[in-house]
Amino acid sequence: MASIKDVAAEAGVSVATVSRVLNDHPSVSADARTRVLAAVEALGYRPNAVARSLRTDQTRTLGLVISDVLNPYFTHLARSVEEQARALGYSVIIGNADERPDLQDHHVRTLLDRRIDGLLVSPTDGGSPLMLDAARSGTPMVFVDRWIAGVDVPVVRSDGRTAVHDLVAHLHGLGHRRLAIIAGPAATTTGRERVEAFRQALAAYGLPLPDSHIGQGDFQAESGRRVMERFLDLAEPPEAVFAADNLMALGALDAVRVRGLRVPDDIALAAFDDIPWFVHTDPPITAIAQPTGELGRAAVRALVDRIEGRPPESVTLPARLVARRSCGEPASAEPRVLQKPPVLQEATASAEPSPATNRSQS
Amino acid sequence: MASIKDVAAEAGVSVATVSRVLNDHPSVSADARTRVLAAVEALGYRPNAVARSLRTDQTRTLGLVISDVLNPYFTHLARSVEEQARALGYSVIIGNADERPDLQDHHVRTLLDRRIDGLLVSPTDGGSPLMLDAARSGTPMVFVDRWIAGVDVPVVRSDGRTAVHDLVAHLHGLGHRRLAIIAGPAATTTGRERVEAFRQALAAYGLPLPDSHIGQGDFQAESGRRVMERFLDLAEPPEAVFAADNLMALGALDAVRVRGLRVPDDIALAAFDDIPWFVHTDPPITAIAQPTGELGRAAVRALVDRIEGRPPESVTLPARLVARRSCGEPASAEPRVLQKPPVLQEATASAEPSPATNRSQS
DNA sequence: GTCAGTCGTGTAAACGATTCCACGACTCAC
DNA sequence: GTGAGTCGTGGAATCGTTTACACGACTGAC
Repeated sequence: MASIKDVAAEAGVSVATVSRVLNDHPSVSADARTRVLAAVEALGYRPNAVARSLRTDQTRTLGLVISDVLNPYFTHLARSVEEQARALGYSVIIGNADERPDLQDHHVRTLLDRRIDGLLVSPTDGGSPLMLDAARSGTPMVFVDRWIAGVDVPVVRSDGRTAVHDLVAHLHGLGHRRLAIIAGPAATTTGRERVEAFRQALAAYGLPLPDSHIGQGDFQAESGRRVMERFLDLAEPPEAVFAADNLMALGALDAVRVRGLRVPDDIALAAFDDIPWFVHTDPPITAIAQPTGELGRAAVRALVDRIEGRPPESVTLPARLVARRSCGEPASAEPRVLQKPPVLQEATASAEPSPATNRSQS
Repeated sequence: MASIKDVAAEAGVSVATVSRVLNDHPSVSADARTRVLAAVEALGYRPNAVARSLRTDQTRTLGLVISDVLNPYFTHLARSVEEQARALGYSVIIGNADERPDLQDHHVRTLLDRRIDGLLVSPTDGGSPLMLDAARSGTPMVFVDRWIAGVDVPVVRSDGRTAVHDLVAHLHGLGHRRLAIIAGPAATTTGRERVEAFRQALAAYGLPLPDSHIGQGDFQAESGRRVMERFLDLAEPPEAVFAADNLMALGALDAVRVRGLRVPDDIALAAFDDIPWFVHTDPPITAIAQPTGELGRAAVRALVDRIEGRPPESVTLPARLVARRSCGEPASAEPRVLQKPPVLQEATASAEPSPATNRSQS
């Protein structure tokens, strides 16, 4: 593969001049510039990013470590991150932790070894020594969706409290009193927060949340199935179940179906994180929708601000309830979305709140 | 960040010795080794992968350019690719082409600039000059799922012909005679092949496939919706529609629903590519399932073989029909999968054909 | 005609690793 | 005791860039 030396020889100039042309440095004559460009063309030369990175100490690359690629929420997030990064001239390397702290560490280590310019993380746990070290030692870093307390890292996330309250109001309005939750891992902020928000909302209606109605899941489908089975085995099973993410909701739906029961007739179901498929499940599933695309874009903006020396901004955006039929309402049609079902709007992010609003600084 | 020089100074040896310890080269004394290891520990030293790559001319990184990350099929593929690559000591950088040739080229170029060791591609089109150049100039490359004719690059894919034949038999058995297809882009092999297989299978039953019953889609949901609308507007709409991928099936389902019609009562629907959500849609969707995980793993094995100087092997694995209720059968339960619904099995790939079988060399 | 300033260019030193080669200190066979 | 071989080590070149610095050729003011 042709190097800058070959180009220099072909153009009859020094490598310094070639480099200057490539980085369009002003002080190079028009003549030299055209000769270099011709040589570049002739040889099909492409600069070696590895060498360039070594010299300049920057890779123009962002690392993104997410908890689970198979979760459509994170896939969507990853896509918007890549899009925004590309717009700002950065590449993204994705590491999939699969909700496993050891895998998460593996990816963080690999990304750090590659000297990425900054790291976007949605932590799977409370923070390994490695991650804490990275944060404290000044690696540009931003948490997205989930975060770790006690480190000085901006957080871009959505606040589901209001939406969870709306959900409980919705369930209460439909006559459900015995409510249960399939929780995420307590080591994650989203795992804890969603339970907490649910508990507070229930309290506002004078409803209890006994321990038997808090099932411990791990954000994966299999755990949703397991917890739902336990709920159904109870002497007095819950009337409505709230799954803290979409995969556990899917598992829960499996469990209900295997028993030959029906949603919402036998048991109501709702989920955190709305995804296009929820419109088409049997029945369509009531969910809390995050402004996923905007979350990804805001996270990249914050990280790039940090990398380029501007003060990064923490961002919190609101989530909203999308009521469908899985909790029992004789729904007329798809709510809120009048023109087209969400599936197609998700792709263009037009259904999301406007970027300019709902910011809060921290 | 500490460099190898700092470690050498700390340990009181030369950088050469440090390097030897790091790459566990045999000729280094036990004493020197422990001193170096202690210094590495003390300084929290991690080798700079950028510098290492420049020197050794290898990055131990694979590029994966896929057509659309939002498509669960490709997400699953990407995950299995990363898993297998990690097992073989490689990292993976994913580029999402979003079915856009220009974006695909962008990613190929970026990956090449980074001097990845090899490229896994599921081409969005018939092959841009850039991609053809890369293939011909000897970049280790393997096509997965889709391929480009006329270049000497191994292909790892699945053959859906038998499954498509089974599908047509299934539809015919249910009494459907007017069949239609929502095709993928003719520029892709999968786009063409699926139409071709469908046409041949119809011919075997003496059924016609008029042009009005071939809708041109682009593998995205919106196109599925559009084509389905056209089908429904026909004087004599088809009785059954086969979507060439899962996203177009989703769009088609939208279109049917918006008209207030029902699947399968008013129109039957089947899709290429099975995904966990199809079990829970209303109705559950009949689909052709590829051995996605094994495809990803085989592709990585082939690419790494090529990179490390062994002769790479093209692989073709069979796809299979998974009949559900969307074509009209009064299905008793989930077919073939008796213990658990596919959603949980997908994650562990246990439902896939064994890796050892069904190979074909090319 | 001299001198200061500009402009375009080239030389060479980094960046952080790997690896070839040379060399000194041994061991061991004769 | 000498010579050959082994072993551990360090010096230095190298990978492909960027960039500080020096320098020669101009220009233009005095």
